[in-house]
Amino acid sequence: MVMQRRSSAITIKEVAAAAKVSTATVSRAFAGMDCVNPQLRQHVLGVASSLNYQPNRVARSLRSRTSNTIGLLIPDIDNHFFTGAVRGIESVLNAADYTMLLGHSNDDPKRERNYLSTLRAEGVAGIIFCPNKANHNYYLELQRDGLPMVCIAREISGFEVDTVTVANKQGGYMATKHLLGLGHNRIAIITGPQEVSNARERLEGYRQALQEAGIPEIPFYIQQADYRQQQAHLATLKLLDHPAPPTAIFVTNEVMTLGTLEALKERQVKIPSEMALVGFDDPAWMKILSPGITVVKHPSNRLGAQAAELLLQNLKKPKTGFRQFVMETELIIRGSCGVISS
Amino acid sequence: MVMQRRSSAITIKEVAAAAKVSTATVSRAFAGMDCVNPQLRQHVLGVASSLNYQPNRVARSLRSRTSNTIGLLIPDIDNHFFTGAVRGIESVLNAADYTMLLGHSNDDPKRERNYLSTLRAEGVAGIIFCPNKANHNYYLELQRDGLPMVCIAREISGFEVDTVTVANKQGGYMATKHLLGLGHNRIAIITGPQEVSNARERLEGYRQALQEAGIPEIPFYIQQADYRQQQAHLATLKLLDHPAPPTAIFVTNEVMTLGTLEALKERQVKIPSEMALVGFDDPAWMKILSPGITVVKHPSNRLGAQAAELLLQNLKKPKTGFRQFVMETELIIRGSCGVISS
DNA sequence: GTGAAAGCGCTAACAA
DNA sequence: TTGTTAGCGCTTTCAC
Repeated sequence: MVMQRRSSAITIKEVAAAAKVSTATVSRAFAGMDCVNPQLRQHVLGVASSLNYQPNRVARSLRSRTSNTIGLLIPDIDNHFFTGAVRGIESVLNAADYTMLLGHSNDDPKRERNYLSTLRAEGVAGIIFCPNKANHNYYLELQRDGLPMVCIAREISGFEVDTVTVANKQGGYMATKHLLGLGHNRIAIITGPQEVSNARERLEGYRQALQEAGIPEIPFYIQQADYRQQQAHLATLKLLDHPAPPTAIFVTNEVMTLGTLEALKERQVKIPSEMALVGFDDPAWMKILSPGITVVKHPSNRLGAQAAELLLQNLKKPKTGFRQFVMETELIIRGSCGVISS
Repeated sequence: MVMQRRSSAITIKEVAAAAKVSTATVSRAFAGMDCVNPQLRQHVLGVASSLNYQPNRVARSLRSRTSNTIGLLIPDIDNHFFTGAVRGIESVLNAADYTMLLGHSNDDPKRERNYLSTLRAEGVAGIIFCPNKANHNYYLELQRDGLPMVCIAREISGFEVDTVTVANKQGGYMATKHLLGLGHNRIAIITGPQEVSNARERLEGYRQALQEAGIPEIPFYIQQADYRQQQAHLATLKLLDHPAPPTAIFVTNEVMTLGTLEALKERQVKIPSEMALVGFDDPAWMKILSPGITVVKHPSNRLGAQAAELLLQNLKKPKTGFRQFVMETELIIRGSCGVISS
């Protein structure tokens, strides 16, 4: 394979020569070390900028065994929640002069592992990712190696790491409580995969609300799905076909809400008169439907920013213990449950 | 700033020692060079894998002046079109053992330039991006430096580079023609920023369709916007407030369609009876509205894949001239123009 | 406060 | 076919 070779950029050597100092001094000037004479520093920086010099990050990374790149791994780039998190992460990282290396795994453990190993080989300073139970052991290995990491959105038991999640249980609770408050007592839920912590927690919230209201759980109303559109579509159809269909459905993520809406439309079920609906997550399209969809909103941006900040802190000082942040959720009431006709 | 130092991973030296060969042989075995004895290669690879060796990409990149990372810069990560392209790019890149470094610029030239310069300092093998007129000179500089690149979605005049775009004019033409065919003759368009080629082309398609139909252009019906939600919202309101409002609106991207729908909902304008609508780009939510939105669909996935393939080719052989690919668009007819009641 | 020199892990001449 | 050796551009001891 013939590789193209780029015309070489300006190096530290040339800057040193032009400024009549050693490369060490140039390096120090750029690192902002205070052991270098302020005047000299100005001079060096001036020469460097006039030469259009930009330190080679690859060389720096090799020598110093650190880099300004962090790895980011998300399960789904088409999920508003994750792109929101990416934005939050990126804004913090950018401000700190870090770059991110982004991959998405489609929640496929093999792909994820692959990516993780590549990221490590790339010498990233740390990683932010959404853990998958199947790779638990690999995470531990990376952790033992001292790779700084922060997990977002999910947690897996037995893996002690800095984590930023969402108040999922609270969200599930609020959604269900809201429906109960409107008089619904046949409330179904379409859950995510139960090996994922946030899916379990959202379900827990639902259960707690029902229990507090003294409403017995109907197993059939708890439809297990996988956070994807198609299974939610199917689950909705099943619910509709039941002899005693629910009067309300709580769909536990954005993409599945699409599937449920699709099924409802297909069967011409009116919202909210024939079916009330609460979603989870709040992409822009939720409010332009008629009626707008009532949702549990979680601050993906802030979650991402928080995760990035945690990671940056981890890069600076050796870790002691691990921290867990939980972002609050919020119920955005629109017309899909019959309160407001919008 | 105290940087954390990772416990060093296995290096080529240790593999060489364990396999009782030189580092060069290990390197060659990994590079798949056929000058190495097949048996020896097997042996080396075996030892390496038993040691859990993974070549350090940073060192490789520094030494060989090439890398397996490519940079990707998009204007908006919340735009379905770009995330689709990212997926397409990533799948091709992954298969070729490349990683991508993703940034998004918010279409801010300064941020874009910043990113570009970081990517270069990171030693990426090439870049895929969506060019912005304001950075024209910088692109030329990068090109002169020999950095392989491919542009997607837009083109800027005077910048000769491999490009993959969409048949925007055709799309605009089809959309307008479709509306004309249904008897509409007061058709408005909400355009993107005219300094962006695809926005100009979509408008051209609209114009051509009107012209062919012998319908004179009404300047007020051509609302200039910026591809963002808010301006589309405003533009829609303006159109509605006009003494002779249009009977149909062609909104030229996904995000603006959201803005238009929002405005229409706010004013309680019925689709399609009081206003017909055609959008551009086809995220999942377009079809779950009632009625579903008729759109011009463009294959963002394939566009991305094509771009990635072009780039990979550029990495292999020195370039001669430049190539331009144009992906076909397709009209997806739903109920928003009054043909099908869905 | 500054410079000289070693070396990060790898690849690529050049030798053998 | 394989090994030896130099060096990619930078940071970082260790001298001065």
